[in-house]
Amino acid sequence: MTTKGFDGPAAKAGIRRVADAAGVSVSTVSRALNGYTDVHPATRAKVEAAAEELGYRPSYAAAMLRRNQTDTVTFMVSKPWTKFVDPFFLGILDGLELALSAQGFDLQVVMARDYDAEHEVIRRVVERQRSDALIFARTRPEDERIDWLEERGFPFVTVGQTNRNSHGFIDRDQRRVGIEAVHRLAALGHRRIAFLSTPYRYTYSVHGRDGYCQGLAEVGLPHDPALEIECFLSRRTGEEAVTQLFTSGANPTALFCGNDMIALSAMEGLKRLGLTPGQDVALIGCDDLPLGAQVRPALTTFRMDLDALGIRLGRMILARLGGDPTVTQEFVRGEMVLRESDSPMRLKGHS
Amino acid sequence: MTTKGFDGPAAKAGIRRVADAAGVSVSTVSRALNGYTDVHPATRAKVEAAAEELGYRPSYAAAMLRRNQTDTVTFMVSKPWTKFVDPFFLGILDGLELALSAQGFDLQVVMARDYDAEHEVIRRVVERQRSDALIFARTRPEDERIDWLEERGFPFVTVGQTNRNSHGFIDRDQRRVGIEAVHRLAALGHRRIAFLSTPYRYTYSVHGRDGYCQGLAEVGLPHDPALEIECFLSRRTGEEAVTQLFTSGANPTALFCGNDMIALSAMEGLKRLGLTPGQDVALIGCDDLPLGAQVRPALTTFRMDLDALGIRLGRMILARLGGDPTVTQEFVRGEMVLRESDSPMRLKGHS
DNA sequence: GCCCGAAACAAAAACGTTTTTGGTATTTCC
DNA sequence: GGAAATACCAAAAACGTTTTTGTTTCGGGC
Repeated sequence: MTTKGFDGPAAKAGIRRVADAAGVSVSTVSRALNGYTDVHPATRAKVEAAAEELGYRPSYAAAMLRRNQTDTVTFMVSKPWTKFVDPFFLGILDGLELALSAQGFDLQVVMARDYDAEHEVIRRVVERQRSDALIFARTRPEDERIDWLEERGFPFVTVGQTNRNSHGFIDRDQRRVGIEAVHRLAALGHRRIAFLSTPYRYTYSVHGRDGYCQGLAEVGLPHDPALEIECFLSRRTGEEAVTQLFTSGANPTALFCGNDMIALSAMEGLKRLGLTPGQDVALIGCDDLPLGAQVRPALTTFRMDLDALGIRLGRMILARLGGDPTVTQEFVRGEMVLRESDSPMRLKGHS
Repeated sequence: MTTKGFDGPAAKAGIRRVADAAGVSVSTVSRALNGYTDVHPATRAKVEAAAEELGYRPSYAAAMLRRNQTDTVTFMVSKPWTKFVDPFFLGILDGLELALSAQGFDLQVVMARDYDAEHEVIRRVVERQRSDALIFARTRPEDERIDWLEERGFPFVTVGQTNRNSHGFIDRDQRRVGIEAVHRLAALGHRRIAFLSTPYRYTYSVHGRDGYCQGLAEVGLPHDPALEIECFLSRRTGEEAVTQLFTSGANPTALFCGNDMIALSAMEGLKRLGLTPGQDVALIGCDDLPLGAQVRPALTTFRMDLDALGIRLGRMILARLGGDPTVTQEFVRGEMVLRESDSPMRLKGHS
């Protein structure tokens, strides 16, 4: 073994060899292959033939060094629960990869344990210039990562908003989700609608809460703080919330949960309290985990087209990299999928 | 904007600037920072101070070009079902990223629609030298991708085996899973145990089948081909299989399913036929989807520590890249998690 | 005092592209 | 017919490291 890295079988052909084979200069090969105009069609054909013949593939590293561009976009996946990746990211990844690879870009995935680690990883990626752009989610109202990136003008797009919103993003319209959920439950006769929120440190959570409050106001219900619980992302978070709600005497008849994980866990909690979810207490979740469709009662929830979200995300970042200076800010609407858990209010006094 | 790529704020410092600041030569900076021995401790300290001061980060591209190494490992995630990534890969990704980043390696993720596309993508990655090594799953007994990679000596590790097994891999012991599943069901009194397999084009499927057959033999049951169905990976695949089993008169009393997706879908099918899963028909799945724990009856299945698998995978590929020529072949054992769906044989004649 | 080896560093050659600059035919325009 | 523009291409400079090769200094053995 002569070098440390990987050497192909027959010392792969460089641009030099192609140039020799085609009988032109190195620069001409480069321009021919990169689609420049000032190269004679006949010459271009000759070059292409030679390149094909030799199985020439331009060295990624060399091009990267010279052009100062990596043709790579980095996607950061957050790990809210240890040892568990949110399916949310999966769906996005899929569409994203599709959009990027169509334009010859590669997708790099990085992960981090927590918020601080994320910041650290981002710093590494940017400073070592391993990537042209960055995409990340789980934004916060005051997000240091964004400050840091904007400060040095590094291209990025987020999934989710911040307070300033000075950057390009694509976000779910969580406010609308909150509004619709409340309207739905109110229409079914519920008057004590609890909100089991995802952590408020994330922007979308507070949007959800805004929607919840606005919905209550619109249907003429008071906002009872005792009905609002911030759930942190553990497996049993919904269970704990439900227990608290019913032992404190808040006694809701319906729950709007910030995500399906919370909702499913809340179902367990209800059962443990001797209540039948979808019977004694109505539930609406959010995110449409596959799990929710299987469970009894099947969970009414909001679905987002994550694949499309990923694709739009890819397009956005590519536009940004293409030099388009406009900061686009898009929203993806969650569509309510009605199943069984959102039941009408039962006509009797509370137990 | 002067260049096309990303330029830091104050034209980030190169090794040149560091050298000037430290009052030494460029090569000394390189050797000092890369931990070579022939540099005076005092000099090293000076260099490190200067580098720190200037916030120097070596250019990834330049190092890559010179060393002919990318410090990147590529993981290929397969998409067996369109628009749906197997959670199996998620778990692996997590551990893999951990192991790689600990050694300063980056993880690149690529995807492909189908087998042919995978081959194409692999070719691209290798030929453009964007990665030092490759990891992929869903191996087949005769796997062209492996032939291709071995032919050019490119480092790779697979999740799953082939017929030749000339390469390093890490695989689930699916044969044992099959054996244990059959033993369990037989011990519960079942004598007509069906096997709803994942597609046989994948090696692990045929191992599962081997285990199934061996298990049957060990408990003294005949192998009835009518009880064996190859399920392809669609959403309703288990449903169709179950329907076929019961309309053809094969009438099993227990189902061993190649994965949980099939098992869950089979549950639906049973219900549709008026049978109660876990009551009239016992079920055992494989993979421990989170869904399986929630559904009623809760699915008995096999769990693998995917996180650990990912970590071991990372270690393996790093050893390979470190020059260790031994091809390691490891197995990860699936541990049966007993829940509700594996019920005893009911003591009555078949309906 | 002289030679030799080791230690510490510097100079320069790579790595394989892209891009800039320049040069020579050929055409176009008056 | 001459100047200017155009079309095509080659030479060479850059990109920022790592690695190879050289050079200097110093100490020790004789």
